[in-house]
This record gives sequence, structure tokens and C-alpha cells, in this order.
Amino acid sequence: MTICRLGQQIHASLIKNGSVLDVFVFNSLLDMYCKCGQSEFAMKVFQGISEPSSTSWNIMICGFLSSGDLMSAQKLFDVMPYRDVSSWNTMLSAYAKCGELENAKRLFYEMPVRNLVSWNALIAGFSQNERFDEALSTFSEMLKAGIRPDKTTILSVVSAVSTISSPGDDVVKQVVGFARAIGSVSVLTAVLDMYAKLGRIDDARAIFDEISEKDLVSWNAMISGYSQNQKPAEAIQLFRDMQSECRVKIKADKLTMVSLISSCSQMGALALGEWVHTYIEKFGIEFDEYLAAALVDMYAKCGDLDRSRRIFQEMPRKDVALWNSMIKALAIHGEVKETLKIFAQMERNSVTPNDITFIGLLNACSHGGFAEKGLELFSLMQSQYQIVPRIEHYGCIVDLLCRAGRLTDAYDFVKKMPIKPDKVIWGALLSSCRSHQNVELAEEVARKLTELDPNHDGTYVLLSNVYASVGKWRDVKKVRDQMKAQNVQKAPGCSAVELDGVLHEFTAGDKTHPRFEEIYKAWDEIVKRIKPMGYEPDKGFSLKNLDEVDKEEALNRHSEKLALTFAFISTEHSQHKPAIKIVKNLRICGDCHTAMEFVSKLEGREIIVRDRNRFHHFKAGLCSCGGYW
DNA sequence: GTAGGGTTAG
Repeated sequence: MTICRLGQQIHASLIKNGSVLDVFVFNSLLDMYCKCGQSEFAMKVFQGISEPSSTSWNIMICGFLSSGDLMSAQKLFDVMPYRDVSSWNTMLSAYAKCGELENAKRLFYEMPVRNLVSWNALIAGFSQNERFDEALSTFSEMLKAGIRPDKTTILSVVSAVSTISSPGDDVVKQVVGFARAIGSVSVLTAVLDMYAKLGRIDDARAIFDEISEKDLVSWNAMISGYSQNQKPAEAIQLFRDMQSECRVKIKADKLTMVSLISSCSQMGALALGEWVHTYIEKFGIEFDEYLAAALVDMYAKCGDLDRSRRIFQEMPRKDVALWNSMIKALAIHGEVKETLKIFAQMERNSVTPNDITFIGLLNACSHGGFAEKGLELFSLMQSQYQIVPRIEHYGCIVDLLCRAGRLTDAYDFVKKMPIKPDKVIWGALLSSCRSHQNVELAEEVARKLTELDPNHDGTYVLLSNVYASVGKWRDVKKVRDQMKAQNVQKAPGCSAVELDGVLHEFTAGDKTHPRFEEIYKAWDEIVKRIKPMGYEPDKGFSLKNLDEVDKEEALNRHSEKLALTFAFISTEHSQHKPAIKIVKNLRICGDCHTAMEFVSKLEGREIIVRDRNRFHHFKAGLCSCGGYW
């Protein structure tokens, strides 16, 4: 504003002094007024120019476009006496940016001369409006016309390729070839990001190592690449490398922080997450909605729902993603009523929910056994918000019906779905068959699952659990043999517990921990004390085809029990006994769930388990999931 | 005139 006033003063004094204003001075004035957002006034000045040059016209067109006035820009463009390439390109990119690609295309083929910028503008237009195929076909048309792509072309094309679900190998190779030939940091970073988004994290790393003069963007792209490919430990390690290698030259920013926080929430590493939060405050990193959403998610996934609530409430501006984060946070903690309250608030604030909002809401209903409410929301989302349900939403509904015990309804729903059910849907049905001991349906569903993915370990484990739950040990063995024959390995269950900021990991039957003997003995003691309270080991959850004694032994060495016992014996003698927080990579086992209820009562300690689905707060013999899990 | 990195997801 002050700069604009200064400009006005200069303009006024030019007139006062009676200076001769040639077209160059006029153009500078036009440019100044346009850039200060005064395109209306610039237009008056423009009309006073006796012989405007084509640059004057271009500046005015640009000015109208930047103030969002496409109509005025178009009118000027139409009456221009002479159009140079820049005029055409300006108009073309304006159409491209606001998504009017039919107009952009028309202009592109109408223009008498085209240059590299014209091609780039059209390609970028397609790419930014998610019309990736057209971006690529325009690119190849450009190559056929004998035009050599530059940095800008490749940046657009690379970003188009990274968003296509499965780009052809030859396309990727060709683009990477051009990028390597250009070899600038920004282009290589774009390629790195592309590989990361395609899930080719090793290729991404190879490019990263190739960049000699890495800047903040390159580091951030690689860190977020790791984080988005479920490699949180690598993300954090890379951040440490960045700090030790170039602490002076490169300073982490809010984008770095977002990836770090997301990594912490994946690991359930609260202490580390708090450290990042402190870092943000200490270095005054700008706190925006992205960061807030990431923190809300992190604190919730690390078990501190109150911190999530506070951060959410203190944010003055809340975008959809932030609302979604809070909804999801409450959902995984089973706070169904509060989830619905937040959603009502969101509607009152006129924030339009999106597809992800409803995934969170349906999830909450499913975790709380609110089947009717969930079905109601499912139809609201279609009727009121015109959201076409994706496979994820159907998955939520199946899950919802299953957990509410409506197995038949769930199966009918799957049969009537307009989309082909995927393995997640069948998986939800199958695990529900386990809790309702429905062998017949389980076998049918398992067949569907094996058709879709013959090597998925979960199918075999679930089916074997169904058989085990009804004591069909011979069938359990059959499944196990099949697994062996197919060479399917069960993903090992892994539980971690954080003590004094150090993460201790355990796998089932783990004997690698230095204190394993002590841990085993301590658990056996606990079992002796909870059995009289009514605990009965549920051997149906033991996967192995062993005799009764061994079955109980295997059950006693599940990773979550080891983690619990370790936390327990490590804090037994300390005065302050905070809740024990365990993070498990798979779903918590049913027997472990029962055992923990008893332990929380026996020891008067709060136990919090985060499994791959949700949180379980065990307190005084009860779990917050109320049996819906 | 065209331009590389971020949150939420069964």
C-alpha cells in the first residue's frame, strides 16, 4: 500500500513537472498500478496513452488476470490491434490456470505463432487440472513437432506422471532421461518426488544421492517421501543427517516439520513428537493448518487426545483437513458422541465435508456400535453432499454392520455393492466370521480372498483363527500346510513401548531382549494372579498347531504381552506410575485384550494400546472400545 | 508468459 502511494506521488509529480511521458514510462506506471491491485485505475491511465505498444496491452491484460477479472482481460485481448506471442501466451495461460482448458486449447491451435512458452502453458494447464493424460499427449505432440523441452516443461510433465496411478515404464524412462540431461536441482528434485509418489522409494533415494547441491526442497521431498511410504524411522534419520551435514546453510521449515510429525504418529513415538513440537515453538516455525492437522493426528495416535483437542480448539482458522484430523482423532479413541458433535459444529461453521470426513465419521460409528447412525450418515453424504462413495466408504459400512453383529446384512450389502469388493471388504467380513464363529461363510469369503490375492497372509491367519475358535484343529493344520506350500509368511506381530523416551520393540516369542527371562517369568506370575479373577486363556487365538500346553505357551508370549510386562517391571518400583502405552503393528489379539482388562484391574494401572485400527484404553477392568474392535 | 517439497484416508 505504501509503495503504491509512493508510486502515485511519483506519477503526480511527473504530471506537475510537465514531463513528456513516452510509452515506456506509461508502461512502468501501468505495471506498477496493476501489481498494486489497482487495475481499474491502470485502465484509466492506459486509455490516456496515445499510442499504446503491444507491451502496454499485455500489461493490462495481465493486470486484469491477476485481479481475477478474466472478462475484462478477454475483452481487451479481443480488441487488440496487434498480438505478439506474449499476448497469446498470457491469455492462454490465464485460461489454463482457471481450468478453462477448452478455451486454452482453442487459443493454442488458433495462434499464428507458437513458442516453447505456449506449449509449456498448455501442458501445465492440463497437469494442474488433473488431466494428466492430455498433459502427456501434448508433451509427446510437442516432441514430434521438434521442440526441445526445457526445465519448465519437464517440471510439469514430471508432476503429471507422479499423479498417474500406473504410468508406462517407457514414459517414466523418457521423462527421467530428459530430466537428467537438464540436471538442475529443481528438476532432479521433481523426479525424486515422482519416484516417491509412485512408491519407488529406492529409486527416489538414488536420485537424491545424485543431487550434489541439495537445497531445502530436495531434503524435504526425500524426508516426506520416506514418511509417505511408511518408512518413518528413515524419515527421521534423514532429518538428523540434514542437521549434521548442513545445519548452517539449510534450516528446516514447516514442511519438514509436517513430515516429521507424520512419521512420529506412524511410530506412535510421543516423546519424539513432543520434541518436534518444541522445536517448532523454539525456532518460531510458522504454525499453519497443515501443521495443526499433523499435530492433532500425532497426539491422538500417540495416545494424548487432550493435546489434540487443545491444538484444534486454539486454531483460529480451521480448514477441512483440520476438521477431518480431529474427527479421525476422536474416532480412533472411540469417542463417538464427541465425533458427531464436532461434525455438527463443522456444518454450523459452513465447512463443507469431503469424502475423507465421512470415512472418519463412519469409522467412529463402527467403533462405537452406532450402526443406524452410520447408515444414516452414509445416505446423507450422498443426498446432501453429492459425494460418490468410494470403495473405502463401502468398506466402512461392511465393517460397521459386522461389528454390530449383523453379519448377514453385511454380506447382503457386499453382494449389492455397485463396485467390485476388494480384499479389504472381504477381510472385514472374514474377521467378523471369526468373532461370530461362522465357519461356512468364512470358507466362502476366504475363497474370494484367495482369488484376489493368493499370497495374502491375513486371509490364512483369519481363516485359521475361525477354525481354531470352534476347535477344528485339523482344519487349522490344513490352512497352515497350505500357507507353507504357497510359501506365505505371516507378518510378525510387533509391539513397542516407550520408556523414558526410548522405544523398546518386541515380537512374539522374542528372546532377543536382554531381560527376556525376567519378562517371561513376570508374565507367568501375572497369569497366576488373574486366573482366579476369571481369566481363561483363549487358545483360539494361538495360530500354531500345537498341543494344549504349547498353545498356552505361545499365547503367553504374544508381543503385546511382552511389551506390557516389560513396561510393568521397569516401572514397578517408581513412585509415579503413568499409563503404559503400547503400539502394535497389527490388531490386538482377543486373548491379549481380555488379559489386559484383568491386568488393569489387578494392578490399578491404566493401559493404552494403539493397534492398527484404533485405541484401547484399559482402566479398572474395562476397555474403552466396549467390545467393538 | 510456463516452475521442484506438506496434513487428514478402510
